Amino acid sequence: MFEAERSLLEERIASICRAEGIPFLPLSWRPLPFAGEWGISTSFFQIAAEEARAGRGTGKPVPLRAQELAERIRNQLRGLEGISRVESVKGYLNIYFETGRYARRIIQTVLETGSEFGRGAPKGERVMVEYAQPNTHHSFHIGHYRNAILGEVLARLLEFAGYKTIRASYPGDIGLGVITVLWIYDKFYRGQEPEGIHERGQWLLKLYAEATALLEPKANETPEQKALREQYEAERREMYRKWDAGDPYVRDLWQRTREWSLEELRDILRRLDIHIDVWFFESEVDEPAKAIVEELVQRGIADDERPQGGPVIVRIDEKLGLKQEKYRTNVILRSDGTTLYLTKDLALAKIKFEKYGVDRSIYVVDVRQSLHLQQTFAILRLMGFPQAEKCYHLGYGFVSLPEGAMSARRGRVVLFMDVLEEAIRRVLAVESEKSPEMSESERRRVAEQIGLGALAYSMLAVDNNRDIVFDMDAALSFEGHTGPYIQNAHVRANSILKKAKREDQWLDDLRTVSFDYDLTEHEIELIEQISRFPQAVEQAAQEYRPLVMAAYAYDLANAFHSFYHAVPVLQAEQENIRCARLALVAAAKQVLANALHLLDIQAPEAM
RNA sequence: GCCCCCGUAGCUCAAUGGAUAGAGUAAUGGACUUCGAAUCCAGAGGUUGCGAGUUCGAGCCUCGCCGGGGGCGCCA
Repeated sequence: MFEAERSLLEERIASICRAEGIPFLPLSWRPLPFAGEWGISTSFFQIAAEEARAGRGTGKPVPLRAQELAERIRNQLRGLEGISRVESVKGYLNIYFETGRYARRIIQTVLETGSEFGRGAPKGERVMVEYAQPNTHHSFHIGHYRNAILGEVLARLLEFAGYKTIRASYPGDIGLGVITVLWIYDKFYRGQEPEGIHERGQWLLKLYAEATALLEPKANETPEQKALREQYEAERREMYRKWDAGDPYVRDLWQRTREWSLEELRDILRRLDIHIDVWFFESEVDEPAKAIVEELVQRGIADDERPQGGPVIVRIDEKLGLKQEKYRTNVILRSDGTTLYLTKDLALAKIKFEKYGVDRSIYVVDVRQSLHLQQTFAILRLMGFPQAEKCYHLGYGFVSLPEGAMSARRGRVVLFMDVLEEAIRRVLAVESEKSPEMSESERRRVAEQIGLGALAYSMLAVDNNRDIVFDMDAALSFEGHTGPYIQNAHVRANSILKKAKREDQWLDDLRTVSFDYDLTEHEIELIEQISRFPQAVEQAAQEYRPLVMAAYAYDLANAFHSFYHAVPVLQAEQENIRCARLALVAAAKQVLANALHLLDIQAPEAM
């Protein structure tokens, strides 16, 4: 927020160094680490170390010399506008802001720019985020949810940081798993169709688990059982063959049941406020994938072993000229002529680059697929796509259950809708005692916002690369380091403002608000947190880490809650202080809302 | 055999190479006649898995161990 001041300061220090014959290195600035005091600091260890290396040192230990330098600089930094004091401590140069002046600037900027506060300058790059890739003919479970919320928040962060952002979903709508469901449906459940979007989607998952049980070899099975199982297996293979050949009956069955899953997916995404721009389907990239195989063979990138009855492969390390194995060798076309996951991803990448003009491509995919994606990117490099350098796999740890990994095959999954229902139930139990005056429909609406807030935050507050063992009580906690904690700060801010508005039109007085009184440390802490928002946005986007924003939002809420308890606003005795604090509360509410929005968490007015 | 991730307070997790490693939670004590207690305040809780190295400075970088998880040519 204060880049201009910072670079001005840095220039002053650079010129002092020049005048004194001290080597100058670019300084790194950080916020003061002291609570309740606002300013920035830098250190002189690097310059002192540089002096020593260059043989121009004083022979003193680096820390001592750094302190000496800090003192010398401090002594010459006089008459800085907007700076209340400068101190040198342990090699650090601490610069304290004149709080009144900066507070006013921050608060006014926030109130004038509103929901735009923190938005980065346009970056001139088009980025596509691919996430929400559940398979059809299954049901959306809590692992899919982590993927969806992570991808969505990343997309929001990138967009807000200034990238042109395209959201892409890539459902797996074909494959052996899908065919398995078609087979059992056609064999035992033909014509049946449960009522309700989610009931239907979840029913397909049940069919899948049931089919898997029928098709799996069992220990000590009788000859009759074995024969039956093999017959089922033959039927399933036949169904896949028919699908591949475009058999109208199978295709129609596929289309219909596929739509059940997609309807459920669309409904869940709608509830999560996720709006996908581009839908890719695995079934649609099958043909382009086959074309790519031929292209790679033609260009000598792939080795064709079909004449020997084998597959088409790419010896990636060899083609890249690597001596150590890294990407290994991969099959891109089965010996029966069908494509694989990797092949389809190549085709999809080509479409992203060529049809959608994507400069930067992010894949939000389970970390277990890391090697496959690295192989994909490597082959894209071999193919000569410059964007391959800007393909990035945002891998995340998978979500498991206390009893072990989730398994669709065994039907051992935690469904997202079940968690959401439980979340709402729990919030309602709290709400009915906290907000008895709220209407029934309003209460239900807010309960969903709070429940989803808790769930989203529990996913986002853990770094991407960590696995999560899903624990219902932890995920749906409403106290402490949680989503509702942040939402509650927003609600409390709103509550003060609502009361204030009845009494006067403080908004009109905004231009005359000033912070020229003695601010409490709680106010300073809150203002400082507010001022950090733009940088948090930038950092989270650059590092592709929603966690950075999640942590920021908590810190901001924490500063607000403390302020709220310690500092009277409406009860402030002096009119000018009351006005300033109201403006501060309004700004805090705005930034809380902005941060929550980036986290795909609703900011309710009451809860 | 090779590669990737993780190891920090009892538990769950933070910490752009920088000042005294921080939160939540559990346990303890305190604050509702007050702008909403889904909150706040206080104390307690640590050999950052082990050992070297680089650096003025390492939880963070490098190497080696130990422990846990994941991946490795016709699954996705």
